[in-house]
Amino acid sequence: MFPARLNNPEKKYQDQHLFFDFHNLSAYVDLREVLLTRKEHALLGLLLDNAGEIVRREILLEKIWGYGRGIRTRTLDVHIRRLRKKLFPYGDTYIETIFGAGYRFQRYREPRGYPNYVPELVAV
Amino acid sequence: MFPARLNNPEKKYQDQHLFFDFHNLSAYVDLREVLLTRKEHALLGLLLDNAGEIVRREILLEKIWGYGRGIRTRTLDVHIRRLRKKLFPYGDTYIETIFGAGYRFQRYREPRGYPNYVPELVAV
DNA sequence: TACAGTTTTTACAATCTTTTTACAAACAAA
DNA sequence: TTTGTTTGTAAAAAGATTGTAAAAACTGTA
Repeated sequence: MFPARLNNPEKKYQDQHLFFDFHNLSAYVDLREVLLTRKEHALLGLLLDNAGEIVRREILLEKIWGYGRGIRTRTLDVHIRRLRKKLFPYGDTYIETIFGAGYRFQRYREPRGYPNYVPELVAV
Repeated sequence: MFPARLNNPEKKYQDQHLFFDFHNLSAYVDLREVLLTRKEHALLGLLLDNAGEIVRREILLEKIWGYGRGIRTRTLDVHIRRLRKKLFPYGDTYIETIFGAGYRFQRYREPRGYPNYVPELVAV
């Protein structure tokens, strides 16, 4: 009836290690809170909206920065780098580089040999 | 039956160091009484109503000042500053700045290693 | 009006975010 | 392996937002 984006203040992404709120700058990696800047939040949000799919550089630059083709900048790469850092230690597995195309967010997939691993809750 | 706010003259906030009465301009920080002005009281009350959550600047400016978007003012910042002062020495830990978004009130949490310590649950 | 307290504005400092720069590293094609 | 292209990275520069002191404007009351 409405596009989910416009009518869903509860929109969230969640998997094994990451929690992302599309309407708040705060996210969680495991149980650690991570505050994102606005650009970081927009970028991760767009990748998450297309989780599993390649999002081309041009698309990212256009939708988040309003840049048209032919603009030469490294700002996207720098933001990707900061995001990966904040998603430590999962940054590189979550955000894949597709050389010559763009980036792709991949939902967390359990490494082999650790089937069904779930973090234990332990007092510290 | 009624929204709590409208039918609850007893509504209060309390934690380790702060006592706040939603219907009275006087509050307590530890054993010291603190008199709040009406704007200060409204501002702290709104933050407390959303304790733990980010409240955006626009929301604060709209609900307390009736300002719409695009109004350029520093009055919110000045009020935050006075509140933090009155909440000394907890002002900065209670009232967090979320850069680019707004403010967030955080309930007091006992530092680790102190008496009265209650185990936190942490993933391992 | 004068006063005392409250609130807003002003002007600038401090801090945080974003973009650019300059170069290194990784990749693809031949 | 060489060459040209793309992406990664640290650091600096530029831009935007928030913090702050002080002054001005406002509010209610006597």
